[in-house]
Amino acid sequence: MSNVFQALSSPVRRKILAFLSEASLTAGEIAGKFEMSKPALSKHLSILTNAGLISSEKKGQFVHYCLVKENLFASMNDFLVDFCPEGKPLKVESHAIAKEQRDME
Amino acid sequence: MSNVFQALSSPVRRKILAFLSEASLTAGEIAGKFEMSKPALSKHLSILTNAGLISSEKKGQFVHYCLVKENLFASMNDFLVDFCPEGKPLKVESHAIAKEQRDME
DNA sequence: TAGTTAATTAACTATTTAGTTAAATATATA
DNA sequence: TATATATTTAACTAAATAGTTAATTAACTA
Repeated sequence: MSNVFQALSSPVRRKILAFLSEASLTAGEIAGKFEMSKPALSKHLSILTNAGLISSEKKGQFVHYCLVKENLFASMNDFLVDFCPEGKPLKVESHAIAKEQRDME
Repeated sequence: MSNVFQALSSPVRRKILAFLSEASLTAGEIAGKFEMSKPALSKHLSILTNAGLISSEKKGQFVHYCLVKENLFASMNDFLVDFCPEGKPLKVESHAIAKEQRDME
């Protein structure tokens, strides 16, 4: 859990996740989207991997990275659930989480 | 947004939020729950305040802090929504975010 | 085999973060 | 008024973070 929020605290890493939510990419392709060295990106990728938010597969000389969406959602859920009072579960749709929550008060 | 995840990246600060989700507390009461100096706690409180996750009100010599639950949920929602494909909105209940998301794949 | 490309690891540096103690501020009370 | 209490701010230090370049590893290709 701590790993996950630590991983999400970086704008660069959140941007990596956003890219991967659209398509799987190789390490080099990801690095190409940032103005930063490949080793720096590689470190970000390893932090996201340790948090369980992405996974990788080596194909030849390339390493393909993809988002592990279920872990992202499971982590956020595990965290948010503690803020939902008993008998008043989250019951939301799409963009509406915040609004519904506001209406609960 | 970056403020929020930065704020949430600390276990101490997440614990503060958890305490405040049960009841509003003064700065001193919060500090009493941690083995850490009051100035250290004060800094954590100001980080959470800047992120919009808590608010405070001075009553006499005490400062009462409370959770701003709607901002917590709104922030999480704004983030997660980008990972929900169009036409496949989040539609979840209570502990089920992760599971529902898994079933979508 | 030699050379090239993709990616990671190692070694290092600058900056940020998280804590400390001491000082300051503001309110309450004897 | 003087003193005590609650909280924050200031000044500082140790540790963690995020980046750099150079070196290494692994796989492809001429």
